[in-house]
Amino acid sequence: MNQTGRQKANTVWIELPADHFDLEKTFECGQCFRWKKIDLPITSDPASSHHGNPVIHAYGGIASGKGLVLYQTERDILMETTHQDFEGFWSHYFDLMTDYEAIEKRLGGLDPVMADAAEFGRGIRILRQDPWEMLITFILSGNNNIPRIKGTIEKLSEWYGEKMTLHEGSTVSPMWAFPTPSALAALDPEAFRKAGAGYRDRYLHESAQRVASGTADLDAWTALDDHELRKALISLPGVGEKVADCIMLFSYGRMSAFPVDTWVKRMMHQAYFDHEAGLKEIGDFARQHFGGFAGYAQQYLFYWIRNRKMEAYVK
DNA sequence: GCCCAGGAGAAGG
DNA sequence: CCTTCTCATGGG
Repeated sequence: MNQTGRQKANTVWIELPADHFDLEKTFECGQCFRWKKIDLPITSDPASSHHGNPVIHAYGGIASGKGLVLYQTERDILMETTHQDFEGFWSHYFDLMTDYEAIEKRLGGLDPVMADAAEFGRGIRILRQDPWEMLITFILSGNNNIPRIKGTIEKLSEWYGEKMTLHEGSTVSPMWAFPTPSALAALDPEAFRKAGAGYRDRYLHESAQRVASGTADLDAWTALDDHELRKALISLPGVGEKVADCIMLFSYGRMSAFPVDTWVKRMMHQAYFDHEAGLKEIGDFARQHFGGFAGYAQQYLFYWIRNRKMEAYVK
């Protein structure tokens, strides 16, 4: 790895093939809300001249208190981090051990709709995010829209999270880490409402208190099987079937989870049903049809219906 | 003004 | 088990 003069101590450039890792798709497919696109060109960006390939786009963000900037060229993903953080954290966070080509093949063999969706969404990776952050984020998501969810999360982070400088001299600096459980547990419901949480204020307040007090031990819940984990999550105020599925998929890596929201319901109905199917029927069908790959399938379908320019998909 | 947004919870069948 | 109603808030 090249060591340039302005590099921080102990950091290295990590270079990964981009054929199944697309930053824009991964960060904009609805599983996360806090990674931010950095406007190019970044004048002091060593990645631009480092490998000779122009940077297409760059993202910055914070996960579990660790800041990172990633760059995408036509062929590669680049990131500047320590070897220890890459091996011990980011590799797991970006699900780098999983063979997405095999997943695309497996899902694509099931039916032509999924074959198209998986090809269209090629490059999406399912992140393994902090369960606490996902809990708060998806409690907020109920009967809400994505721009407003982002706005509320951003306010909570700015007001109650730790300020961090990600990247000297870039437009992404500064950013704020997601607030800790104890920071949010100290708030009155009214504080959540000021951030735009609306009637979900008491759900956030009570769930934060349960996590901060240890009544709900999100880390220990990794030992539970899928059924027990879902039950534990649903015991928290503001968490129902759909939100529990999101937390299981986006932080606990439970790939049999299949969150059914209004968008996925619409997509599933167009592609797989000839009658008006309820949430439960759609979910049951999807988990049976996609099996252990249901979570990946859900993200391909969600990305498809949110980003593909066409009125409807006809069987 | 109406309708919708990555729904959950409560009430009443 | 099911269905229906309400919840706060901003944008189209």
